[in-house]
Amino acid sequence: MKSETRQEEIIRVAAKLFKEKGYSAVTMRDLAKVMGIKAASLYNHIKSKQDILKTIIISLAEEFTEGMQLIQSSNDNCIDKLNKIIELHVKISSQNIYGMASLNNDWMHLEEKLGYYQKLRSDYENDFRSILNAGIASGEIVNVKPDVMMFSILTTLRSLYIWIPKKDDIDLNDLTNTLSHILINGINK
Amino acid sequence: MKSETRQEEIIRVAAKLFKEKGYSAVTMRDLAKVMGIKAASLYNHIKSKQDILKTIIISLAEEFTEGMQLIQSSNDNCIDKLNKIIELHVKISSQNIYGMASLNNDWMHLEEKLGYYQKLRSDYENDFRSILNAGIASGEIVNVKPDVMMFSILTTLRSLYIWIPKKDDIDLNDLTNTLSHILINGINK
DNA sequence: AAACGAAACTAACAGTTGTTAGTTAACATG
DNA sequence: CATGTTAACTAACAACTGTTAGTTTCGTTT
Repeated sequence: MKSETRQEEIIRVAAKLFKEKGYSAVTMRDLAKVMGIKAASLYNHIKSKQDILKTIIISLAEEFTEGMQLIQSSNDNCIDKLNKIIELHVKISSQNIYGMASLNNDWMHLEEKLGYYQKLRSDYENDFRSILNAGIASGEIVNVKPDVMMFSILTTLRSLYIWIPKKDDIDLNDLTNTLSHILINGINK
Repeated sequence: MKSETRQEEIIRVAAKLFKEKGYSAVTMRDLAKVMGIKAASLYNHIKSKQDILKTIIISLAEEFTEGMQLIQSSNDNCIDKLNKIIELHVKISSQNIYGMASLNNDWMHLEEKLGYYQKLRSDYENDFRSILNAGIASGEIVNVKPDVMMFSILTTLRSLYIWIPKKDDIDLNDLTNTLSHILINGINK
């Protein structure tokens, strides 16, 4: 278990603050105060405020991209792929509660890396869409507006970072299974 | 059709900017520039930046509260109530695309009205939860973790403001029906 | 014509913003 | 012991923040 560098600590604390108030509302002096140092001292470890945000968001986005590539290139059927996507989101979200808030809410402040982020996101959504379309074609899932299906499922998964922390002592396997059931079979008896 | 006051116009434009960049990242000079006037002139029409946010969020939150009260006091069964909730969200969200972004992302900057907003929101969620619990008790819907069910449905509905504008020429009745089908019956064939 | 109100303006404020430069103290390495 | 590195510090910057005060412009009402 190699311990956290000071830089990693700053980024972790920043992500927490970004989640609570949003990127723009967090000042370098806020961040410094929580770290117990002066704002100027932060710059011994990080390049800029921008760069903290970039690090948080891009690393997460790439993690999702890699996970999706693995899933899509497998030989699973549609439902199994969807279950793996749910599992992927539960895993990454539960391990990056704070970072997920920036990914969802502060991506528009990325500046130079904005285009790259947007490409990753649209690639991800295209992969998702093609899984659904394959499922419709094979008769595995119902044929009703894949766009709405994707919006509904993906929105739920993207918001896990809000919901997970509200439940303490949550079992992640349990959550994955429950989500899988609800998202795929609905709530009707 | 009574036309918009200058104050209402400012609030509408502000909501649009808040959606694009978030409340904290929008300056009064940004807002003034879009309005075609100087920042100081805004104060002939509005009290403060804070007050713009408060107006946007509280009026929307109250609209949801009123809608929910009507639904909950009806004699409908659980599924019908859920369908009315879906309809409520589609209606309010489609009519307040920009304001919904503030409601979802900038409520933490409300300051004095924060407590009131949080009360409205938790009342709304409690009503939602009790509808689900009644549905489980009566055997209308499946008995799997109402909290996860609520999270999934409510998250999807709360994010409609992101998704609706991406689709032009969308039929709102159509959307309501499709959402109802997907959220209640799932996607499994 | 005179007075009024609405809505714009200019100028300025006090505080905050991200960031840089230069310095110092503690500690590890030669 | 001397040296170098790390990570903190103080001081300062230029730009930007929300907001106020006081003034001007102009169409409407008396």
